[in-house]
Amino acid sequence: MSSCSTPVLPGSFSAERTQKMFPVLSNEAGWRCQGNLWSNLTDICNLLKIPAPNCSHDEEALFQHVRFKAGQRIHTIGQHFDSLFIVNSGFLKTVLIDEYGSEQVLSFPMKGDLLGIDGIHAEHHASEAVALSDCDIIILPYKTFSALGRTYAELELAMFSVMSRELVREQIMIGMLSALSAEAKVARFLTNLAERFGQLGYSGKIFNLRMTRHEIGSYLGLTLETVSRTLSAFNELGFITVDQREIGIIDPQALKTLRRLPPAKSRKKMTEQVSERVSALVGKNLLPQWSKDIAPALN
Amino acid sequence: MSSCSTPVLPGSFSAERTQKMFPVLSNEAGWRCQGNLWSNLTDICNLLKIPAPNCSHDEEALFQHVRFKAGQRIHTIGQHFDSLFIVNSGFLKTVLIDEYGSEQVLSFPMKGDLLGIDGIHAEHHASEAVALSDCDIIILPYKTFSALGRTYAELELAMFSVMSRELVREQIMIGMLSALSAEAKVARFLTNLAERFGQLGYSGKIFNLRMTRHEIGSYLGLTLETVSRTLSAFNELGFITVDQREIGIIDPQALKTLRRLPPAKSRKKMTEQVSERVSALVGKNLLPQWSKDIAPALN
DNA sequence: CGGCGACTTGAATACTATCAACGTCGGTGG
DNA sequence: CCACCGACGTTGATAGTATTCAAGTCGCCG
Repeated sequence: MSSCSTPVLPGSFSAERTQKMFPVLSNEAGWRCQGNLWSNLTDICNLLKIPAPNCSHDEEALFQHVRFKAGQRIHTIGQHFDSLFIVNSGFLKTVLIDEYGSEQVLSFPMKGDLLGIDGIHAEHHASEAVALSDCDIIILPYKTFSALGRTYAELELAMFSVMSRELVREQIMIGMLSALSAEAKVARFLTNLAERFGQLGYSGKIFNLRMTRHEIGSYLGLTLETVSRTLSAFNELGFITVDQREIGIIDPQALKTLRRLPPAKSRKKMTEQVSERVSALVGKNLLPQWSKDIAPALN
Repeated sequence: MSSCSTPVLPGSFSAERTQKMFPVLSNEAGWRCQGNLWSNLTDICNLLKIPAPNCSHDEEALFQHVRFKAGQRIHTIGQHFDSLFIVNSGFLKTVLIDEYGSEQVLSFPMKGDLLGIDGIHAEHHASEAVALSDCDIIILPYKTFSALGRTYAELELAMFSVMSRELVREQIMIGMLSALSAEAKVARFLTNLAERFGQLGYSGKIFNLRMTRHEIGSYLGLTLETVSRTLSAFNELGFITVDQREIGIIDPQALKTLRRLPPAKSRKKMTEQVSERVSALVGKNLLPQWSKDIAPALN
């Protein structure tokens, strides 16, 4: 059958969970709270990397943590919007479901990322957030949070700033989707991921992909086969190592400088002083013939 | 379910107010000051279609109008961020410039749209807004506006709501870019445009494109030739009429239901009971062979 | 072990980009 | 006035990239 159908969740209780989430009032009741972790406003501002308002009454605003197992949904499409979510640990994906039921991956949030902004407008979530690993999520009731925004001016500004940053991120995503070749998309994806891992204190050189090739492809507007082929090509070129989901970044510069087709006639003047790495790649139809002219990183 | 339209405030005077916004000169809500037109907070909320806080001190917050001629830039990339902008009349495009200087069109704002949100985060604009026609733009100094948000809670919430809506719009754009065929992209583009024109009181059946084929292509992730070919194909199919930039929508339903490739094996079972319109299109390689199976609008 | 999902790789096809030629429209200057 | 030009648009031929279809491998779990 078509592999585009929605993935089957491994969680045995996910079905009942989904049902429970649609009723408006069920949120907190539906989530199991293993471990009674709470965060105050300062913790949250640190997580989001925004300046914390110095208020002496941290105790007045406490926000609950909830744990999710891999495969569980933090929120689903159409669910009534009550709260924003901050990722304290773990890895997730957010997806849109089109009219035929196939997934469109929008982002891969991790620690410090804010989820659920899309629900503010219509008071219903427009996308769905799924845990790719076990996750610890902080619940930010929207009413509470916007009230705090009115109390602390910096917080309101910071919230605008975070939303603005998300907007810019998506704009860049749009530019990338419509202007880059498959190789460039995958290269940028790896570069971004490495950078984010690095910022979180993990290794930016060796890391595990938490998502399938299919999810990467959906995110980048490619098929899983194209993603797989491109990773293999980068591997043979010596840019990266690939062992299932473990990626090793060997030549970050090559990944960063790999770009898309120039508009015009660079292909006439292909010189013979071509690095073997490029030749090999071109031979496999994995890069266009004139790549040699625009891949300075390959020398 | 969720109503897509934002709630319109039932102000008793809203009808005449809306009318007065079309003429350049205005009487009650337009304030002449330094030879320019000014608007108060209520005007702005009406333009943005958000509930206006009822404050008796409208005079305290006045926002200046500025006129731009076609081709002028409202803001440029890298420019320091001071203000948001609201389109009072006219048509614009917002673009990103990539590292090689080529444009990526992000949106085509028109009356009632908010510009400049992308500048909040880094305090510099990430994109550039260009007038496609003569425009009347309202300047919203960010400091003033966010201060007002703290005074009027509804305004703060409305601002979050508008930003959330923009985010959702861009998410849907991402889904469209990476999942739809060229024909479906163009069809949706026309449908959306028709809908927006209709909401503004213009005809949704006949309208003028304010942008070039190149700009449409950039917006949709296509080349100008593909856009042109697709418009010609829709024309021959009887979906639309095309006369340079004047588009007439003849079969809105056909445009709405035209979609992308189904994942699986629909092409084996192509029946012979095919409408001639589809056959003609397939013959020109303008629609995939199996279109007949998924284009119910063609009967 | 068997089965399933994820992944890889190959071959053929289909879609869109590219290149090129031509047509149209509006403005400008000889 | 007309010739010319440049920007925009259309259409055709060709090429190239990414998808689709099709095996086959690997690792994991019941």
